[in-house]
Amino acid sequence: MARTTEILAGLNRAQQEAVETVDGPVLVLAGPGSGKTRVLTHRVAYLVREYGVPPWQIVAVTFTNKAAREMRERLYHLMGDQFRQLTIGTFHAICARILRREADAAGISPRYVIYDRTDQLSLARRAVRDLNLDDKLFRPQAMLRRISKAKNELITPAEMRPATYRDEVAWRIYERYETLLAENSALDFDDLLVRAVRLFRQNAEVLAGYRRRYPFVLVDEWQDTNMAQYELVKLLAGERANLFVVGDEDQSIYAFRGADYRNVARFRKDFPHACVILLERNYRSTQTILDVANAVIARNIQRQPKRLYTEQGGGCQVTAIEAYDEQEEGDIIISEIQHLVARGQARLGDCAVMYRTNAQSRPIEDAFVRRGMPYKLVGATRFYARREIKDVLAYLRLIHNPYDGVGLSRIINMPPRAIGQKTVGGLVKWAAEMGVPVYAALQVLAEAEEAEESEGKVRAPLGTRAKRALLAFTALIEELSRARQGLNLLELLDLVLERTRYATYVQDGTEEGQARWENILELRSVARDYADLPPETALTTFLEEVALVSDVDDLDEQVDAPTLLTLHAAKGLEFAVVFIVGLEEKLLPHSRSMDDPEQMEEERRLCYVGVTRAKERLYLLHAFRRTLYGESEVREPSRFLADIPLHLVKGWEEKQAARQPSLGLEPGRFLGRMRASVASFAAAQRPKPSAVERPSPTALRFRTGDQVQHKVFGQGVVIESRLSGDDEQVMVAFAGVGLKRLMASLAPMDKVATTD
DNA sequence: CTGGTGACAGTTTTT
DNA sequence: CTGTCACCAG
Repeated sequence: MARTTEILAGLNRAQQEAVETVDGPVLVLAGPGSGKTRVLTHRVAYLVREYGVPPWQIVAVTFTNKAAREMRERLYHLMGDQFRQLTIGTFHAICARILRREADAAGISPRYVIYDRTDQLSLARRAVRDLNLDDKLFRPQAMLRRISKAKNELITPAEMRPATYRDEVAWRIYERYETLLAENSALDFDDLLVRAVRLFRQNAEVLAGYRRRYPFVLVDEWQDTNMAQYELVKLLAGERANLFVVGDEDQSIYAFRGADYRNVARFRKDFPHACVILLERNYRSTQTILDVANAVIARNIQRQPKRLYTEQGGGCQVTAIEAYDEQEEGDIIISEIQHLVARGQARLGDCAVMYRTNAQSRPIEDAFVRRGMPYKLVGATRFYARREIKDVLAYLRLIHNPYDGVGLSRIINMPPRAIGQKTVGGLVKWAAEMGVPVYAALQVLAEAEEAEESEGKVRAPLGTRAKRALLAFTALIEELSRARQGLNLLELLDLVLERTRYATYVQDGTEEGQARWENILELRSVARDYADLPPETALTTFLEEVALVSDVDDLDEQVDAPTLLTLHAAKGLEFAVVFIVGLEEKLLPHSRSMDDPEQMEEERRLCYVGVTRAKERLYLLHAFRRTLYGESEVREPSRFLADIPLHLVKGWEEKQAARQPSLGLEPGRFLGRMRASVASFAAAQRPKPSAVERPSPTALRFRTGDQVQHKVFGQGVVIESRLSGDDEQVMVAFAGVGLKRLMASLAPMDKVATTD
């Protein structure tokens, strides 16, 4: 636990000021790598320690679970167990909790379920169909975007002012969508924010309660807030705002999701007396890298000028390379990484490859696999989006809230139990006629059956066989619901897996089935963490947390391999060595952003975010040719490259000498040089990842770096192998497939080549 | 219920 | 060139 002096020690002047300015609103404009998390956490510790603020009066809001977790960890180090009394969480998690507690006042069911994107989509699809509209003309996806946008801006269907026919239709779909949500006792992600705002606006008493409870409000990543979030914070902070927000306009890259970097400027307007603190000193990168970043971002007009600097000196020049095509782009990266590792200048895990679009990862992955280099891919299918996980969760959701119609239709015939589309259609229609949720209709059916007077009273449009199947399903759900009381979460989950026969259904003997089963086992291990809670709260909390988390914690930190990720995913991370690929017109900046100056500024910020991830070395790559949608095309270097002063880039001085104004990097020259180095490394180096990998028992069949051939997934590289029970669990990166965890004894997989 | 087919879109996606 | 999804045949 730190003393007060320690809390301030090691902070620079600006950081100290940010920590110590306790009264009134504070806006911290924190450049990348300027220690904003540090400021945030130290301020919390300072409030408690120096100011005697009870920890439970402090709420710190983040955007991601990861950021929240990080903050908690750091605060644990600063203030010990007291950190448990702090409220730290994402906007969505905090709102979800408030809504659960204030369900009555908010006018929602305390058992509401949270719909994710997939659930939302099926609901939107239903809304479109309910209105007898063509879902080709009014694509649910597009409708959903509009709905989400409206919600982010706190516009209800009643407030929509349709200007065109399309608007009008979208508005009616929005209305229907809202009704459907209510019928399912469900809230979507946006609702969590919107409903919390509405609650605060409409219920002065509740609002006053929360203001009293949380006199100290801190918000991270302020530039990423949307209108609903801004409003929520403003309401919570109140007039005598003790509000502390940290952000950076230049790192706002989520406008497409409703984030509005203008909220930074708006804050100054809404809180004219706010203390504004600028953090420009960077603790991450070399001055050269910062100069590149400054040069790129300086061209944005809509920003407060800011200039990053470091006191740690120049560092080496950045490298700009033109590859012939995307294949060579990948090869060049690998050669360079091998080169750096061989000279001891970096470890594999220090390197990252960043791209604008996910599609770009494919050729890069291919190159990695071809060259036998392991890698980690960020952003493959998210754990909780996997089919089997969604299915199992749908059962739990249904036990929790049987009116969740999306969950119901997901699993009513999963595993197959003879309830076909026709049956479901008839059931849904019948429920609609009675004006009750689908599950309520099932219950009616069951009761009538029991009373044995079904003929006269209940006239469901269903055949006997269909009815029998539905009754069996209803009995199953009822049984599970009853069983819930006496079981802890893990036992309940196991019962679901057994009674629904989902476990046997998934384990069909195929490799894919095995993988899916392993995912379910992973879910089991998550559920185990909730096993100690009382049955009622366990399920509620579990479902809520699981709905608000996109991925389980990855242990990836431990794997020493380069990371492949989008520029968006790179935000908040740092790497010693960064490769940004595809620096080409129409890719970065993206073609879809070319005709809108606002969006162009965002592309520039995206580039800026990428550049500022690098600590020591930065490589900027583009291809002379690129194959997109099956068509090979000659490409032009990105305009962002042209903004970089020549002296910062290796080899560009010559251009300066030649007074060459344009940036057209002649392919021949750079390519030639690079090709030579590719060849020499390939020859000189039998790559030896074993030097940096962690030791593994010799009894195991696979080792990190081994190339394998899998029957289904094709070629891959072993990233990690460890003992699991008496079997060997192997993590393999497959080209175009991503990471797979396999059991050595089961997987139809052979070693093709080994590392040494 | 599975598997095949054809149409279609393909930027980013913290929750 | 892919991956996805709706739809239909067996």
